[in-house]
Amino acid sequence: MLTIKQVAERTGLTPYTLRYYEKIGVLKMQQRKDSGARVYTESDVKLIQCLCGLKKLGMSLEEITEFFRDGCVLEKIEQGEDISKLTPSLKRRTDILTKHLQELEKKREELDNIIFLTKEKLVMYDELSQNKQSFATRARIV
Amino acid sequence: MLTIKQVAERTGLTPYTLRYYEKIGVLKMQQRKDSGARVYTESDVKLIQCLCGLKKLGMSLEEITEFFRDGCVLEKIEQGEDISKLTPSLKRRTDILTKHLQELEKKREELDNIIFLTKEKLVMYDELSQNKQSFATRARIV
DNA sequence: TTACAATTTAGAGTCGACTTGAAGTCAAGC
DNA sequence: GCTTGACTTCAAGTCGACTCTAAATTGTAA
Repeated sequence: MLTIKQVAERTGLTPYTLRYYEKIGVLKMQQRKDSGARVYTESDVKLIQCLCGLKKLGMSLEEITEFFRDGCVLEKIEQGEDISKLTPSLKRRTDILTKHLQELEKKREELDNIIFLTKEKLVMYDELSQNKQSFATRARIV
Repeated sequence: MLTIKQVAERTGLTPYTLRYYEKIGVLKMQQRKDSGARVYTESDVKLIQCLCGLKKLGMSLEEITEFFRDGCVLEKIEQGEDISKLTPSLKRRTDILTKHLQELEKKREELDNIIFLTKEKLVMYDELSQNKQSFATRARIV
């Protein structure tokens, strides 16, 4: 049983961020102390660490919310739940990851093109400053 | 001599955006009609089109402001200014582009890594849903 | 002449993902 | 009993890049 500060330290997030994630529905903590203070389990920490992993994959909090809609799958397996029962959850997650992967690969293509265009522009300015001022070059420079 | 609306049409920006760019100092238009309305030249349009090109390269408005600090180089060449006098301007621009290119290539490396990690995660969920639940796999799944 | 379109300005609103501030509650130590 | 520190909530502020609103002014056509 951990406090918000301990979870923040373990995950590299701040308590502010953890509360914010709960507010927008990415995390849904149910347990509270009598005082109202949040109580976290080791499962929660694992889930939050996975969340951080997904963030590093460039997923938005909206995508991540959808990804974790049905909570911590590993916890359910450990509690003896049959994997066949979890198949829909797992399928949804692979679907989200697949879709995200496609977006990433599209982004890479765009980035490759941008890099090509930047190099092209660089060549133009280089040529101009070396006085090789062909019309073709000058026409595209401002 | 063009109006803001005409320039917006030619460049694909909106009049709002053009005024905004002027407000934050990316563009510095000096000419005005007696009524106070902005007046744009063909040179201005070329510069704004180049600005849009730099945006497509992923440059921030801050970087672009610095890039265009000394206005329209082509215009100066057309007005007969010696290229040797423009060398500092051109060098500054190639420097900015080179720095930007380095950032882009770093971004591509990061993206490649993210794609690799996403594929890895995808494999883990796939294996789990196919019931090949090795400990190594389960340990990294939530 | 009056209506309408296009422009101007300052300032506010939008997005996502936090980040912080203010004010209040609660448990532990002196 | 009182202070300190950690927690709570709600609301507001931040960032970059727009996007829009409102109110005023100018230019043009019927």
